[in-house]
Amino acid sequence: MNKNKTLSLTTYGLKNTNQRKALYELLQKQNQPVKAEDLYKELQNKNIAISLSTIYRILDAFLEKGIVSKTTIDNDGVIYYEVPRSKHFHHLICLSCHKIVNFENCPIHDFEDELANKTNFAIAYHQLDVYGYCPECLAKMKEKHSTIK
Amino acid sequence: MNKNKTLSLTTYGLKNTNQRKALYELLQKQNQPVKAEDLYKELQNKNIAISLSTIYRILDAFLEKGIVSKTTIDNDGVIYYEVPRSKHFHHLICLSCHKIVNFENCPIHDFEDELANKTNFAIAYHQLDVYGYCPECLAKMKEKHSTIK
DNA sequence: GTCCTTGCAAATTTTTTGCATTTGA
DNA sequence: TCAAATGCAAAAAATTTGCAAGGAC
Repeated sequence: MNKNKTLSLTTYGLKNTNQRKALYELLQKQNQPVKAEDLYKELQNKNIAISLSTIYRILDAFLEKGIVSKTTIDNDGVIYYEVPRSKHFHHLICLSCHKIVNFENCPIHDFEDELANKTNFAIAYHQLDVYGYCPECLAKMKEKHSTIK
Repeated sequence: MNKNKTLSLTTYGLKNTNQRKALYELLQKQNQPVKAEDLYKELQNKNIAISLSTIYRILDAFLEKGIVSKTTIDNDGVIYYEVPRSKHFHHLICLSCHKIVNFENCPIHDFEDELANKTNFAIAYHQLDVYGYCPECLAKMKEKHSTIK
């Protein structure tokens, strides 16, 4: 019925190996960014043979094609991957308790067009994270302060 | 003339150790994000005794106080630190050749206010990175494509 | 004096690489 | 066929942690 069922990575100039197909499929299913290790475990659970280094290498290939994007969360040095979608989240992160709040309304789409015109880049996606102190931590700070006084 | 010359980390509730003072001073001088290792080397060159693990611990303390912010560049898993300033750069990164172009005009300041009102976070700073293909890589891709045809 | 901070070394975590083998086009 | 992709094991890179000693307040 639908030829897309047999998914073709060759469109991107990538060989259609079992490992790549499995990884591509798995990435499509995620509804949040995942790390290489997560993908490895999930594929192991499904008894799909793949090594972790292959996952890293495939992810690099996908990144170069824009099939996936990479992100960090709270900049902790761990890299997360996801399929870029028009509907996406950004993070608001507390500097004190490291709570992460997602927000969806993204203010920079128009800006991207402007940037594309200015730089002649073909823009694929972006990452935006905002840092600050959450209401709870702010309250704690105030409390502490007034006790000292 | 200026009391600020003797800088006081105690304002932030941090003990005023030599290592902290030296690191704080050094961070102030940077005009771009630096990694822990960079800071370590620079302090060694100045014959200031400090260990790398102490640098990481101090940076963590500074992060929690909002004295520094952390960033990744092209999400390569290395963490960079800088003193947040109102004038700051964001990155436009090529997915193919990993060229990094800075841009200064930041479109989200108004948005931050809105976000603060909505979430009651006290917002300190943000990170924005845009990914795409640079004009040169785009040209190469086109060339390749037409050769195949 | 007490609690916080530091140094050192070892451990952990994440990612990359070399090389022999396998596989898709 | 043959360049490209994979697996394995080892290495590299970045960051964290335990613990004993030192230092600020």
